Amino acid sequence: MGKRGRKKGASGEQSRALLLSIAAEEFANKGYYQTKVSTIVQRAGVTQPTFYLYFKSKEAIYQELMDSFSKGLFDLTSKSRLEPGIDFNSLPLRITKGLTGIFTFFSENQNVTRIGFFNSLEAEVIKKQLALQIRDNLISEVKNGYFQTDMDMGLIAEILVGTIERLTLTKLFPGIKEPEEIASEIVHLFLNGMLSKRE
Amino acid sequence: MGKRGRKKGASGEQSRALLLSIAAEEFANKGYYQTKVSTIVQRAGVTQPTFYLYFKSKEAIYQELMDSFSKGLFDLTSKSRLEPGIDFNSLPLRITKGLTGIFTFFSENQNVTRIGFFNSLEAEVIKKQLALQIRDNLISEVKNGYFQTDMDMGLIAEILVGTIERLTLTKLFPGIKEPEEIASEIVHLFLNGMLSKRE
Amino acid sequence: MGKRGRKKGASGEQSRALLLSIAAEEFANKGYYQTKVSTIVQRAGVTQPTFYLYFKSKEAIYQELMDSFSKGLFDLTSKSRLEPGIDFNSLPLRITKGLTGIFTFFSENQNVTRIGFFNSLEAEVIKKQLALQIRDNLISEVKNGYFQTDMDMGLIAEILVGTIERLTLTKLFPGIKEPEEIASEIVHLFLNGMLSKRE
Amino acid sequence: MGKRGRKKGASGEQSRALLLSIAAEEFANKGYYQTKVSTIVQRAGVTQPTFYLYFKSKEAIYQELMDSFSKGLFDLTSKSRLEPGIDFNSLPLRITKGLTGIFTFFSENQNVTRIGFFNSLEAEVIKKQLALQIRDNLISEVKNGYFQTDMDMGLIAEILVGTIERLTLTKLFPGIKEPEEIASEIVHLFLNGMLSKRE
DNA sequence: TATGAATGAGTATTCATTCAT
DNA sequence: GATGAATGAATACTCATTCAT
Repeated sequence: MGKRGRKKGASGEQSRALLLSIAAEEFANKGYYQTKVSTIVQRAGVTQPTFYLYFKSKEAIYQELMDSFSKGLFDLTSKSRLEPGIDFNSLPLRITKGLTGIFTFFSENQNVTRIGFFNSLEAEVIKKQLALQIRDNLISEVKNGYFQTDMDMGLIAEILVGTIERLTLTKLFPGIKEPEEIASEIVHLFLNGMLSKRE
Repeated sequence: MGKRGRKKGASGEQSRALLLSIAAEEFANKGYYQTKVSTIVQRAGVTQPTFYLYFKSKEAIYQELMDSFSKGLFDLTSKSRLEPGIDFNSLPLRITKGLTGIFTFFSENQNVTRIGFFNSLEAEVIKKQLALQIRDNLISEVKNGYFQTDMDMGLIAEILVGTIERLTLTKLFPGIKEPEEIASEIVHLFLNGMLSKRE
Repeated sequence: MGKRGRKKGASGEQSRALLLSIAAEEFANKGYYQTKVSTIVQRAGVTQPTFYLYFKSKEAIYQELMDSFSKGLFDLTSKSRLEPGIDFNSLPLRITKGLTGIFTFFSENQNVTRIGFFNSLEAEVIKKQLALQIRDNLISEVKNGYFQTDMDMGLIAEILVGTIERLTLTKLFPGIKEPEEIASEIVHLFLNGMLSKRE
Repeated sequence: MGKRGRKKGASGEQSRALLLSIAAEEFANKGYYQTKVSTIVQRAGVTQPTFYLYFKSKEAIYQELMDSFSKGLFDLTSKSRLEPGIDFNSLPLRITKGLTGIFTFFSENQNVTRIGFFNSLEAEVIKKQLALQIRDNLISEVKNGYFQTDMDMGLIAEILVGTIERLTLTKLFPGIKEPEEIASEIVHLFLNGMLSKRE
């Protein structure tokens, strides 16, 4: 399948993918400015010009990783919209599933999530979008009468984003809790609140 | 003969404070690596050696800003510990006050908060500390019977930190909401949950 | 297509060697602190980054030159140890040869000798080593009965080092005397002394 | 005697002398380029402008120290010229005394000797002068018939300078030998040579 | 597809020196 | 006689990027 005599048997695509994956790791661990092209190529076993064969610049490869995260997240949230007219009791489960999807995606794409959701300046934009999407979902639930009507759904959406952000970093990435676990605890808290129920 | 308007002979403390404040702004807006010593001194109207007269290095001035934030936050949270034995109905108010304190501090120290709570690597450490302190508070409330006992207070503490983080950035800093407002909405949500009350 | 005259793509080894040789000259003439990397690269017709392509730092290239001198001198003195059991009359000639070797080496490596034997702090260490080696040689001659036994051979070794040092600088480097000449005059003086022989 | 209210009771001359002495120490230990004006004044307990009150520049204070050494050595060697017509047997003693004078001077002025005889570029000039003076002495001895006539007295003078240099550094300064001791060993060696006397 | 060799442009830091008081 | 405050001028070193092959 491959051609004879290629160094390390790498097809172009392979080199490209390798660089991309190493870059993701570096960017995720060290951030944009601390990541050096020289380190990436060294780890990939190629030379600097090779890097520029596949990527226009350091910024370009960073963008590519960002976009990949951004697109993945968008695809995910697009299809997780709560469908109306479903009965009240299944609501928690449906929300839990949506959140679980997000956490699973983050968990399976740690490096790229670190870059796109935590380290980059553009992370702000992405979080903003996510918050908007969540807010829209919430509002439609309100219309269906699930939630209290006197709450600022934009605010709650932001709170959810902050929640996702923080728990991803402190519980999910370190492997302390599983996606489903985190999701259901969030849902429980947000739906019922913390107060002990008294007669 | 007065103290005003001198260039030469300006009180050293003044120059130092000026540099510190400009640096805070630069670091807050551009992050550590994009902030240039040359820019700071230019904006302060002094030369580079003057910078090194007051700060050992770029990193040192950054640390000083970080420490100032860190100390401010610590002082604040130290004294806001909920006191036991207070009646149930005042609980929301007391929590609200604690949160308001934090948001007010953040609001009055935007630049330094951006640095110490959002941009720096050490931000993680600070958030971790904050989460711990919140968790301790929550646990003592649990003992007093205020809250449900089946919840993971470490997790809720992290959620609160994420909440604070996110709302600071999206509601407080842009001036969309006031500290008290944000605090009370958070408390309302976390205590009661979102579900519409049905008999 | 040949190797000559290329600017771009010149063999890296060539660039490296050129920098090394120019650096030797600069260090020898101006000392460590007065030697500027910028001057070295300028004279070599390359840019500063090229310098750092081949040498880790200014200090590193200096060390390399030092080591090269140090090693050369060590190799030389290692094999010039006087062999025992040779007859008395050939002693002067053998010593002369040893000294001639040193002077020849110094003469053929002026710059690097200036650095390693005269200008650097490490020069002291190297001279110390040389003195020790000379002392050992002298002591074995004493055992063979060649020399007077009431002399402090450590002291004489140091005197010889001082002698070598001074004559290298004042007679050898300026081209006033040849290695052999200097060596034999030293031997004559040290063996016989200055007093006119009187019956 | 002094005026009231002077800081640390230092008269100008005292400050000057203090700076001079500390500078001597610094220059002697670290060399010209590694010695910082800021360190000197710090150790002297004064500010940088004070330094410039007494010395035109860093180079000027260095020169002053050099000159002091230079003059001291010159005064010494001026009067130590061997007088003619003295009997043959006292020659060794007279030479020994001359050398002892030099070593004593060096020993009593270590810092300034390090500067003027070892570290500075001008050291070469001074050594050259010393060698000339020694050569003149030797030549007049030759005329008196003390020494062998077939020797290059310029060369021997340089050898003596090298000897003085080396023994000062390795035996005198570390306190291993006393001035007289060193001097007499030198004289013994140079007058009689090393060969064991055989019938 | 890949590389050996080189560079443009920047960037923190240092140090001797000097006003104005 | 002395200082608080400031600076002009350098200098080593780094990094993304690009030819020519």
